[in-house]
Amino acid sequence: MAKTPLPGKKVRGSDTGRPIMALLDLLGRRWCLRVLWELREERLSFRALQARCEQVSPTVLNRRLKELREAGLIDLATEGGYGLSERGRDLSWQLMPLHRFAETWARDMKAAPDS
Amino acid sequence: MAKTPLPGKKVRGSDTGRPIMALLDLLGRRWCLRVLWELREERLSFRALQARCEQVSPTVLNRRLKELREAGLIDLATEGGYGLSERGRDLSWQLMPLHRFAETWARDMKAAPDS
DNA sequence: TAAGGTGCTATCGTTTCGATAGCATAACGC
DNA sequence: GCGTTATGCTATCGAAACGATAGCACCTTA
Repeated sequence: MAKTPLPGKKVRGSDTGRPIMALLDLLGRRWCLRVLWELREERLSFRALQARCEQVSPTVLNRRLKELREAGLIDLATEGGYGLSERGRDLSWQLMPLHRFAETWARDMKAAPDS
Repeated sequence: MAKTPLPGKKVRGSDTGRPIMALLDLLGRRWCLRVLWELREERLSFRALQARCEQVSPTVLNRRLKELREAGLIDLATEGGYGLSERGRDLSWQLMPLHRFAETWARDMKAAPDS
């Protein structure tokens, strides 16, 4: 299994250890951004999270959750399941503007599909 | 070949057409975030871009570039190669904080690898 | 003790990615 | 003309990641 990209280590696509590269590798894996998005305002159990992500296969979901835990962005509590850590909440806030962007993007694409 | 995720259409992991879902699908593909990152302050030719991305295979790079063009985030000029469109620059600005986050993330991970 | 919840794993077929080689075109110097 | 160097891009094929399904071990609740 592929190793979790962490700052200071070689990651897929960069062996310099630059933090931004580790982050881009981590976030650029399937379902990763989506998981952070779904956890943005509430803790969710494994199965609830799976349901939110259109029944993503547990294999991949568990892999992403493991990576995100190793990256210190989420944690697993005995009560309430998975949720953002303090660090994860920071990141989540940085991603919030994406929602606004997506909305105007959608409007623009509708108005001018090829521009 | 997989279709480019666009707002208003079914995408991988969501068939509601919600713009944010299309965006998360698009950005969550390998090298996509990295490409936007490398183009953040200058236009780059196909091969220059490839070099910046640790010699990513032209197959995938071209696929990502095609998707990003269809999404209206980048464009290709006869002079200067690939660069961010106005919309792409907007998005790029939204992603800038990631760099700062990555740096503090790196410091935290170094101080407390498991927390 | 049976039912339903939890997190998680094994298997295996499909899709995506990655590495290499190469094509078509154009611009230059000679 | 010719050769060199650049451009964007494609074909092929093996490797890696993903996806769908079934099911396990554990706990709580009825």
